[in-house]
Amino acid sequence: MVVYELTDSEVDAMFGALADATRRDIVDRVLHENASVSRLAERYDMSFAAVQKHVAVLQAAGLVTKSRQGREQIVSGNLVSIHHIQKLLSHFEAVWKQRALQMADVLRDDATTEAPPSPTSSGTRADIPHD
Amino acid sequence: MVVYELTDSEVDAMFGALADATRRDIVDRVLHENASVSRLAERYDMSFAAVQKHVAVLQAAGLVTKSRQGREQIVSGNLVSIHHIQKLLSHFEAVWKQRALQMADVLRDDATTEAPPSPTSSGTRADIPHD
DNA sequence: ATAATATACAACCAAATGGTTGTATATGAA
DNA sequence: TTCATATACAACCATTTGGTTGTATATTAT
Repeated sequence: MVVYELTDSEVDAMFGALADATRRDIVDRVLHENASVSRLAERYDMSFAAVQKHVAVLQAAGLVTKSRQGREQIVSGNLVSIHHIQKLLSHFEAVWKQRALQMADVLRDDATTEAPPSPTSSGTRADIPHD
Repeated sequence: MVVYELTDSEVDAMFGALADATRRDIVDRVLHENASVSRLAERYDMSFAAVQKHVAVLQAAGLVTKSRQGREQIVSGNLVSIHHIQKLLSHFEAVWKQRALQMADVLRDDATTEAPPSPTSSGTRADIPHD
């Protein structure tokens, strides 16, 4: 329901996991369709072990899950965590928009001496995103 | 307009920059109101140089900008890039939702032998997010 | 001119990251 | 049992990262 049950280090892990093109591609792939680790590995110009590590990073971040199926490990995408991050960024956006409104209202932006909250359009504060 | 004018390494930089709690906090702060580097540094339990480095990482990722104002460097948040990332994650979400629809349609998910696109609800494909 | 403030930047260090190769284990097929 | 496949995992290496301290430069105040 609420987004902010994530600890800092959990969020660190999520963003960190997405900070690599190979891993983003893996997420994209397994969101489209599940794939075994070796199937994934075929696609990239690096060792199997390297891909294995990437998957491990994604798994540790909770972005994908693995499940045994015969002698393969099937990797699948985890929407929930992706949704979490997206909401977090929505929060950033909301903050910015809120501020843009304030600037339009007050019509000055002196950096250090910026106006305190003083919501002219009161109650519009977009603090924390819920679902 | 279109989101995908970002190179892989640019996206790497953005996610990488957000993969640190201090830096996320800085972004949050400067989205609320601009602040000089030293003003930011006061808030964190680390050296000025460390905070300076964090700001540099954010700047390199395009998430914040700096502008001289007297003897201070004023840091401010950059919405555009944040919007970019958010859209990128929206794309991931869209892919997932699309797939969820397919699963609901086809009612099987054999991992390797998954059904090819075959959009029963044709034209609903949520490929690339535009603005 | 001198001092204080705000920043820049270099050098250094420990730990994490992204890659490699090599070896071991588990499962399925013959 | 034996062989091939899929994965796990350890050891190693170069580079990056997040922090430190120290020094230099630019701007404002006295």
